[in-house]
Amino acid sequence: MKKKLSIVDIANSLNISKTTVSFILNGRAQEKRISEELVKRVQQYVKEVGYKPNSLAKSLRTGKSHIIGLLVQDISNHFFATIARQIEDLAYKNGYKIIYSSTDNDTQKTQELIAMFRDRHVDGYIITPPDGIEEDINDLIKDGFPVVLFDRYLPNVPTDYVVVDNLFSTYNATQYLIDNGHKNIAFITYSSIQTQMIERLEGYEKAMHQSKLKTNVTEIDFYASADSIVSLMLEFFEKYPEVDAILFGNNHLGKCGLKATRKAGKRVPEDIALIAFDDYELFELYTPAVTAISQPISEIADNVINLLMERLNATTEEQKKQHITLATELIVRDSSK
Amino acid sequence: MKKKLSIVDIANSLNISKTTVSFILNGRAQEKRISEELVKRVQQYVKEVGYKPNSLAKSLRTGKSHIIGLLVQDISNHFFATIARQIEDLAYKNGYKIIYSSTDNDTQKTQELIAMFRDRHVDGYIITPPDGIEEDINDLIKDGFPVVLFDRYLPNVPTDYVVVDNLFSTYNATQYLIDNGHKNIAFITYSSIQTQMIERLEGYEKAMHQSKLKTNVTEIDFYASADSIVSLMLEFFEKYPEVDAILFGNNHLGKCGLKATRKAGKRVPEDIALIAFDDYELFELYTPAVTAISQPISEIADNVINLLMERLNATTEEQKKQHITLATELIVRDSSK
DNA sequence: AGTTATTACTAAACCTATTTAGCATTGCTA
DNA sequence: TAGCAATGCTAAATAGGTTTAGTAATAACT
Repeated sequence: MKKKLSIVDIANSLNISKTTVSFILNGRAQEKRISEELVKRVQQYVKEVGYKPNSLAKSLRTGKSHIIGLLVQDISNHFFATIARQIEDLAYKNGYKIIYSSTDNDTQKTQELIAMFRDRHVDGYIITPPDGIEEDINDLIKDGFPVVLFDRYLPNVPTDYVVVDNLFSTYNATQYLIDNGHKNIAFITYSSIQTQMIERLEGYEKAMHQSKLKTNVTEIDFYASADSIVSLMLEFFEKYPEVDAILFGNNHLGKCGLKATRKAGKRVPEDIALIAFDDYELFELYTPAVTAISQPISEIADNVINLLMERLNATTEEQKKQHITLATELIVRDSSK
Repeated sequence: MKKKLSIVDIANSLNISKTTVSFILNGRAQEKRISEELVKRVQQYVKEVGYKPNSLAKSLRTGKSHIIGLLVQDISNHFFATIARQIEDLAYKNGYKIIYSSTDNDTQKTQELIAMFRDRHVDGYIITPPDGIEEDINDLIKDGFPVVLFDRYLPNVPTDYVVVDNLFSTYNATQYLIDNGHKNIAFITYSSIQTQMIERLEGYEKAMHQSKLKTNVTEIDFYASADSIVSLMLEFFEKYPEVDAILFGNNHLGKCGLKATRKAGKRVPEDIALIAFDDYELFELYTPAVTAISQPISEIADNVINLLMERLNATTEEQKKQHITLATELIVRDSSK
């Protein structure tokens, strides 16, 4: 293993000071009045021997790591995995690396992860915040770290965020079901105080109220296993045989809903129409295909990274936080009666 | 923003040397004959003020980062996302963090990523290697870094690796189709020189040859888009109307195969039986459900991280590399005629 | 000619830890 | 009571960069 070159080695080889090398490599040659001839000589030599500054040492001194901490709810969930993937690509294009982790919507785990990220001196944070994390995020903001939230936001914490128009999305989807003659429309969601879930519920309720229809909401514990969710849904079918359409609060519930209808031997959409929040290959390929509310994944990732880059490149710490709300698309796949 | 405490602050507050503090915090108090009384006083104070050593400075000095570099082919692919998730959890339990990235099977991108990981002083590597990366991985090994490959391996590079028994898996799946009366069984795969793809092809061929059946192999370019793969498969159906069963080389091809059969109006499994490599919720929920070769995801992640931890904790640099081959499971879902 | 400005660099401090080498003090032996 | 070991701790070097505060040499100005 050949020893790695340090800036001192470079300086010694060229018989100049390491200060000079540092200035040149950091593009401060003009400002520091280093002669063009020397600049060229150094650049040439550095390239020749393939010297790369030790980024740890650099980070230690400058306090900047060029690393972004990404905390998603669950990287094995298709929605988050795809967004993480895009964020990763875009971050790399901007010269940043990503350290990521899954929060599991677990407050304590998230607190520990934030502590670890701080410890690792990440420059900025992208987070899908779980409940109860307000204080920790507030601390980050107070300490001057750029924080961008997505998928949901924290009403009392002044951050940038990127979300979709959840309320309109479920309102629109519910309205679509109503327009197609459905009357007993249920909404199955997680019992959650997170903004996205609350807004989705409100959209459903708004549409139902407008049409003077009775709402039917089932809230499922977030930590329930897929199997127990399916069981719950089977019980639901028994309890409410009159329900002729279900709107699901997210993709995982939609998936469980499909499993349940299949187990119950119900036909989709003849016996029961289904709409899932968040599109999914499964919904497209299912027979017959399932209508879904599709989130603009690329746009979300784009906006998140752009917001963060703006903050990271900003010289002044501007106060105005940006709140971006993107539209979803209702992808109609069955004719839903 | 309250200034972060450094070890000097701790030392000054207690009127002792930072050396002593360092020894105590690193559990070397006994060895260094620090009195128990002082050890307690320091530990108490550190806890009280919540001092955490700066890990950058620590890494700079020790050369250890407690970070693992994880390079998967594509984090948005379900198989890799799930494994990444598990590896992440297990690494955290062992006190390690993960930096991950997707290679896209792109050699140059992977080279750059490895360079970046080296730069960041990661302690060990977990990689699904693309073609042509042999030399870079060899360099890592030569320089003493632990490297664990999974999903595939590099025949001429002496690393630890964790793979599944690809050859037997496709042999067994093909045999299953033959036993169910299929005669015109096609294998649709990627044109790839990677070990896992080669072995899957061999397993198929072995079974076909044993039964004296004619093979029918289609190799698709890895970088083809999903849409063009579907088109190719539709052409395939036209060209080979006699084919009554298809084995797909991986989950993505299986997915595209489903789309194609649906577009072509073929019934599964009446008109054509399908088996996919790699199970998938989609295959389970599809109507009728699709038979699949299921990989033991948890076991793969477990073995990968255990291998790496062994290497990281090893005092001597043992030469014997470990090669772990895990069994897959054929999950029969249709009766396949 | 003496002062000031400009040019082209550099020595030393700094970031925050770990690690090596060593220094007082006390106790014990010869 | 000189010599040596053991005890309990620390100063200084080190990791590899960036940044501050200069310095020496020449040029320009009065």
